[in-house]
Amino acid sequence: MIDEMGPLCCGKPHQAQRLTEVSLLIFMTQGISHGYAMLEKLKQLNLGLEDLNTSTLYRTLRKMEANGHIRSEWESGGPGPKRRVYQITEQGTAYLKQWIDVLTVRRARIDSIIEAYNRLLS
Amino acid sequence: MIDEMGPLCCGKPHQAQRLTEVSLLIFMTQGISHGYAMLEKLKQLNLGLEDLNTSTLYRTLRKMEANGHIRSEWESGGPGPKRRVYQITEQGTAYLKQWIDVLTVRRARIDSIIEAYNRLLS
DNA sequence: ATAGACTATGTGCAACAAGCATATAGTTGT
DNA sequence: ACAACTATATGCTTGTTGCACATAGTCTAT
Repeated sequence: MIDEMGPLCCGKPHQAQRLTEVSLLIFMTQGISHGYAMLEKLKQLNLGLEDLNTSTLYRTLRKMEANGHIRSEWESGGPGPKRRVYQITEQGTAYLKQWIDVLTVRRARIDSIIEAYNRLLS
Repeated sequence: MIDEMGPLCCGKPHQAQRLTEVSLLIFMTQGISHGYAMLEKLKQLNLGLEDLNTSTLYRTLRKMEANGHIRSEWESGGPGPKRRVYQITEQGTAYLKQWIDVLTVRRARIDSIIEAYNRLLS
């Protein structure tokens, strides 16, 4: 029962914490990149995206662009298949800042739950 | 933009972190109680369940029982409408312990994201 | 040349938690 | 009788995520 708990009834882990989105925003502040490269590099960082699947990655990227948080262009030339290269927007930078505040609240909430557990049991 | 960010596109906040379930398990280690009472008391604790709605509460309770983590009985007698009183099971106690481990991992993950943000920006 | 591996992006489907609205019904106070 | 309160529950919808699959260009070894 490693990493994440299964759902209430059956099947596979379900997270829906949107950490992929935040991690990608942080990643993109480091410069322009494309999906496949992110997939590879994110496996090395310890942001919990070691086993991020391609569906989630590409779908999240497309939605982020639809919301104006990132911008993309098809890379002209270069080796291999065409790449859609992404870049964070000003709007995206502001959005990321808000997300960090949300995560701070979320962490505090987890803290108080763990604390309550240790107070009452353990 | 207080508490939680809205979804990527539109509509209302979406969390799906299952903190309700864990909080309820912790709550139930303190003794037998029924749904409505939990709703009232959880508003006072600072576990982030201040505005937990009834649908989520009762549905979660029923699912938790279906999974054997809690057990219920209809309370005989007493004032007001009948109450379904809940009690945590042994299985539920073990499950809660596992959940705390999950939350510890989750917190560490949030930590490393916030840390990465501060390292690269801020 | 061609088969297979690798690079690269994407869609269809299903699972599932959570919110809003609504349903139901007993009890208490005026 | 009527409203307010206590108490539990379901229907519908939204939105994230995972798994499987689709598509297509490029590179390498035989």
